Amino acid sequence: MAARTSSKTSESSDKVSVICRALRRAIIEQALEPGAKLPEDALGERFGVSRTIARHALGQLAAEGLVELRRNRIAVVATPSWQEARDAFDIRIELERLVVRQLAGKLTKAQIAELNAHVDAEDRARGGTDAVSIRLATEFHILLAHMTNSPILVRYVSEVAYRCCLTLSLYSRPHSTECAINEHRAIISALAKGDEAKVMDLMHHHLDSVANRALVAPTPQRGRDLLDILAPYADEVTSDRVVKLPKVARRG
Amino acid sequence: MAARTSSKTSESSDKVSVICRALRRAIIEQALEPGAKLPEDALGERFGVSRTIARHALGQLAAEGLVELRRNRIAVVATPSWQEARDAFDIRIELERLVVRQLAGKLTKAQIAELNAHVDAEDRARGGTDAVSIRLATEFHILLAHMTNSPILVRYVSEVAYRCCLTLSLYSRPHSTECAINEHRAIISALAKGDEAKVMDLMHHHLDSVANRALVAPTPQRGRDLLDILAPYADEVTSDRVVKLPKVARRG
DNA sequence: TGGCCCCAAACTGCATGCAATTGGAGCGCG
DNA sequence: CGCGCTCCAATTGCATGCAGTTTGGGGCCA
Repeated sequence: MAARTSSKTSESSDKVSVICRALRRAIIEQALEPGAKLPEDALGERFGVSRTIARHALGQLAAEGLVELRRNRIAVVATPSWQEARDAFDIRIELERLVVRQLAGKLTKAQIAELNAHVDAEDRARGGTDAVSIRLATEFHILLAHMTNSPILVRYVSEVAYRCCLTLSLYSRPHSTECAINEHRAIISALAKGDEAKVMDLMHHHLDSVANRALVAPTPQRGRDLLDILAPYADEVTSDRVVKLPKVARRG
Repeated sequence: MAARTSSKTSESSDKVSVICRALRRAIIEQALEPGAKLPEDALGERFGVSRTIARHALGQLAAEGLVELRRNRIAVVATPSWQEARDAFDIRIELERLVVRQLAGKLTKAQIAELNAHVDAEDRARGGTDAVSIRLATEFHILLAHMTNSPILVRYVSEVAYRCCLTLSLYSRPHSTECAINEHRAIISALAKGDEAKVMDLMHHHLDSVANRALVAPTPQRGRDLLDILAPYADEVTSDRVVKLPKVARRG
């Protein structure tokens, strides 16, 4: 039996959704770097909508973890800590193992062709920018998730994959995408053969190696932000106005 | 080393967040059944805020999958299909295995005490309503997730657990909570002993049995809603105004 | 009785306006 | 030169208003 067919989980065409999609893409392509400010008016003006709508969109993206929203402060693109990045990859591994487990041996010829076509596109994009390569690689995984036709799984895989994308811009060394592409091909092939155990293993190691290539070393003090380092100490403080830091290394 | 300590992932105290929490709780306690209407004005009036805020809250809950939002229509509490319910449980199993894997052997005495205290509370609540038992059982799992101190994991486990709660009100037979409580105790004990493999297995079977007790039979036609049954047929129709059904069994 | 149409009420989609909060530039002082 | 203070522009939090869409019920006709 083929993996379940069709569905219309596509985001509706609200103005809100349009802005969300645009911002999501800008973020994962690193046009908007972590920490970048996202003022409501500016967004509204840029997209030709009112602040209300921009605000709502930011709320949605915050729910996805791509944007950080602090009361009375300008929204910024999320800056996950190194630990959060690692956690995201751990979760992603489990979710995507689930994806390929459900898919193994159940793909139609058309679906396999679609996957191959996508990887071909990744191949052709090797000359282009890193950002595009990363986006395409991510979309491969999301495409897989879609084929399970489980809306929930699609949502979670997408979200966590986007978050991982985000961390790449923070902690990644310039990386070679070639092996990733080969690993994608291997996964397709194992899926087609229906070798469930093998494909789960392939996916596991694929993501693990991406994570290891990307998240260079725990480097205890390499946290981008002084505030992160001090966070655990601040926990002890009961006052609401925690500690007045001298102004250093303000991002933005 | 103890599982990572503390964090402040608690939702901020916006009016929006307040409404979200209230609705979430009402939904998982089944005060609001799946399909229940949630008009913006009514919510706004009830909580003493404007429609704008109520609307924003609904947006957040929709992002969590607890509410269904269709353009120009009244928001309703989500009505997951049987398949979606099953998918949610599958995801939940993987996520919670991850939780206990991270926690095995790393809990402080205080944390173990906290877990035991919670299960004691579950025990005491056995006399009360089903809704409360279900909520407490769910909160046990979320408490575990919190102890990983991974905000992402907390978010996903919470969300998926709430979704599972939601499905219980749809497909569950009146169930005995006793075995679940015992299973919770067994999990705590295995966590304390640090038996990683065992606790992962316990969690797996615990959730699997909850799912099997809850999701009674695929019962092909027992779907609550005629529209769900007809959905695959509607896929063939190209017209936008799909099929004009005679008015039957309108929920609401 | 049963089906169809039309219209008013109900409701959502979105923009705008006002009050409250923030942060950072400018200024004075040690 | 650095530190702290004040004050104002920038920005958010939220309510309200208007226009467009959906709902559902009464009346009309068969």
